Amino acid sequence: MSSMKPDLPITSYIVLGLLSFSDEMSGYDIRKAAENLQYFYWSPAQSQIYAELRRLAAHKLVSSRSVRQEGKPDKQLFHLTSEGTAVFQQWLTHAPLPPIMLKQPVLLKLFFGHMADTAAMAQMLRQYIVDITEILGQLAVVAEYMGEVAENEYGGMIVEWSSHFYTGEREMAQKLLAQFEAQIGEP
Amino acid sequence: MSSMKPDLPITSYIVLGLLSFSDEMSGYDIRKAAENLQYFYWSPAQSQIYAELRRLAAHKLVSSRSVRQEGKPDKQLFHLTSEGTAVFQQWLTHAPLPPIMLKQPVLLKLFFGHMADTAAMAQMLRQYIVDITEILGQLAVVAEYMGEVAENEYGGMIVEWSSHFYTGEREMAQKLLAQFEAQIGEP
DNA sequence: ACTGCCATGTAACTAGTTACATGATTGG
DNA sequence: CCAATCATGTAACTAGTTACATGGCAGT
Repeated sequence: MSSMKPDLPITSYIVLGLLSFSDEMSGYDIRKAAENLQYFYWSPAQSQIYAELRRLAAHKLVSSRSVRQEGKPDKQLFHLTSEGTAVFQQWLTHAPLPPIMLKQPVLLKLFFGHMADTAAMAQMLRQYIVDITEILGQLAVVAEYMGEVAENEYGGMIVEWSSHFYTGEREMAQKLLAQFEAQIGEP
Repeated sequence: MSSMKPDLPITSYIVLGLLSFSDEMSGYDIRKAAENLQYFYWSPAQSQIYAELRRLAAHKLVSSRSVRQEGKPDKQLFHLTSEGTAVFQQWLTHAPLPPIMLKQPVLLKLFFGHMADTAAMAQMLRQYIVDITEILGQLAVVAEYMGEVAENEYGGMIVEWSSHFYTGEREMAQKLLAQFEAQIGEP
């Protein structure tokens, strides 16, 4: 009845969404959970999550209770209100899909490649291959986490899709690197 | 001798880099050129480019001259100073590679898929396939532009790499959609 | 002894956005 | 006549960052 639509940034929905996995979480818990998103969407800074939580509380989309603890600092546990759930589902199923966004620094630098020599570009590609390999390793760990959370129906698919992406990145880098190395070899 | 390192955001380097393709460009020109970056890195807003240009001028990395025009508003043409060129090349070849970043809204929503029904997720995938197909079409146009700029040695590779990425996205979406449709078909 | 985890929060900052304004010209 | 293009710029805003602070506990 009341409640004009708040029109929140995506980060808000991320927090609401993470809260939907269990009915009570601290800001700290949310932050940890958010780290898994970094491979296909990004992970907000800790301070941002607390700010988001304050905003959501102001909009009554989450509520909280304080828990005193011995030894550890007090914690505030948040949970979704029914309005929060409704707003989240509305976004999930009806909000227009924002455009995909990629920030691929290797392609950016390659775009300006006429200002550098091939050796430098080759070196960059080698570094990139190492970085991507590292990420692929981390993704395997995320896959395990996804398995643990029974709630997450699509976890497997998401990790598979992401892995496909990073594998593709590595392949393209390797292919281009081979070309560069051939070029350097015989000048 | 003077000049401590300015430590600029990437957007500054984008502007410097675009300026390296021809020796004089207006803010407007830069903006147009920057649009081609959106497929693999992002394209800053117009106001941001003018702000960037002011900053770079303050650092003496670009200089400008005013040109009066009849009928059209006056323009300011910018060009790289030798210091600007040096700073840019330094960044290009020696700056640490920032991590790749992906904001894939479909995967984000899928992650929270337990809060929606399969039909809604399927609909989202259909929309995504349409969007990606549109982008793939635009990329073909970019390919032509890349061909025109003789300076751009790696243009072909970049478009190929990007196309590979978007094609992969579409394939994954189609694959998952098929799964969903099979599920909906027999409940 | 030290590191890292738990747990929260603030302060200072910057990068970036949207929306608006101007105004003549060209093309359909 | 309308829309788009050229060309610049400002104002108001927001989302987001880094860095710091606190402090006890557990494990190596």
